Amino acid sequence: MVSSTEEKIYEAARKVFILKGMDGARMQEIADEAGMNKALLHYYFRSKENLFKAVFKDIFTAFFDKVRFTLLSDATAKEKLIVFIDNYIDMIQANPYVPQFILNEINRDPRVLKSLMFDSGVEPQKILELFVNNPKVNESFKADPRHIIVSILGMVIFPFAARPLLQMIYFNDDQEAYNRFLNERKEIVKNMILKFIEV
Amino acid sequence: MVSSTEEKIYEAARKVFILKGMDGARMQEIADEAGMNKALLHYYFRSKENLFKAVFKDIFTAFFDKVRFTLLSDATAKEKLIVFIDNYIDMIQANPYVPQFILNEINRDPRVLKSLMFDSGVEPQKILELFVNNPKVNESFKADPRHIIVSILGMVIFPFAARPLLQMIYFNDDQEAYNRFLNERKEIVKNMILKFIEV
DNA sequence: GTCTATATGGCGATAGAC
DNA sequence: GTCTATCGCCATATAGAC
Repeated sequence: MVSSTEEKIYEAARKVFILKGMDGARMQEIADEAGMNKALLHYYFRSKENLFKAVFKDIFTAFFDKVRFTLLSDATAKEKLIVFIDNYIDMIQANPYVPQFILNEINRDPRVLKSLMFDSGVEPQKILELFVNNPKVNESFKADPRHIIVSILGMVIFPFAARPLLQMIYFNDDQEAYNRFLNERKEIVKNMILKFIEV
Repeated sequence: MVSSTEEKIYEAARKVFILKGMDGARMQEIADEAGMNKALLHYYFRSKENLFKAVFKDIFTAFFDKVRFTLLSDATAKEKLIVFIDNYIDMIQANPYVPQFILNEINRDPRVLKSLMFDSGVEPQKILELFVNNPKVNESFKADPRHIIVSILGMVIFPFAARPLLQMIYFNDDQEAYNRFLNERKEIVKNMILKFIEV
């Protein structure tokens, strides 16, 4: 696989930032991971903050679009939720550290979030309208549909974000057992949500 | 209110660490918050890491005990869950930044977690037994009861941990509206869980 | 473009006066 | 016990040779 120096830096930064966060990451560690000198990082990205923003923007946008895409399709509300839960868990299993990384950074510096929303042209009001005042959605849900989405996200993301703790106290630190537990969650979450929204 | 220098440091450290995390916090900022000089922090706690551990241990233990206490009572499984959800949301509303702080730190350095469990004398195996192989619990739940607990924790904690993002995209950054949303969650989560566990 | 060497600043930690 | 002054290190960032 051939990749430019800039791409190597970007990939290394992605790896390190996701694991250590903005505050915990070191430019030296990213340079080591990329197999080159520290100075090159500044040559291509000028500052640590720039590099971080480039990485965070892509990671955040990918996760965010996943949510948005599911909600924009013209499937029924129920179908949307099922597809969403399956896809989202698949995606997190492929990138298990990403949710905690995003949670950490949006709390560390919410300004980054605002500029991201602005740059990407996403209009919060539009997203809101996908739920509220949407007859197709409202007829399926008794509760404010935002509660449904937040419940799903919480049930799906939390077992990954709190893994070190949960694995230790509820699974005797057995990695394999915890992986099996994670695999079961698709069905659990789907059952829970469907049982709740069917009146 | 009178409080010793050591207590002032501890309280200031608690405030700053919860907001900035171990990596983001600065000893100078803690000193400012406590209204004294940086050197005093080292006089009383010797190092930043020591100070952090003192704070983290207490915060973690308080949250952890809350879970354990609810589970240890001899109420029925259903009663336990209801009390737990109410109490836990109350506690988080009083300390909204704590869950994200704990999540962040257990991922940053899981070793801290292990030494905490060791010091506190908590036996993970015992906690496990509160759920599995407990007839009183098993008769109430179809699913592995750990899925129930993880689902509750996720549904309760996530809206606080992801507040900056959720408030922006689903509530047009309206703080008051988001507070109302948080207040509604007790009933939502209880309904969801009860509907799921009643066969 | 890529490297070595170095500047610059900030942070944790300590020395020492009071 | 509490302060000021400062050490020593480490991290980001830059200068300059190749």
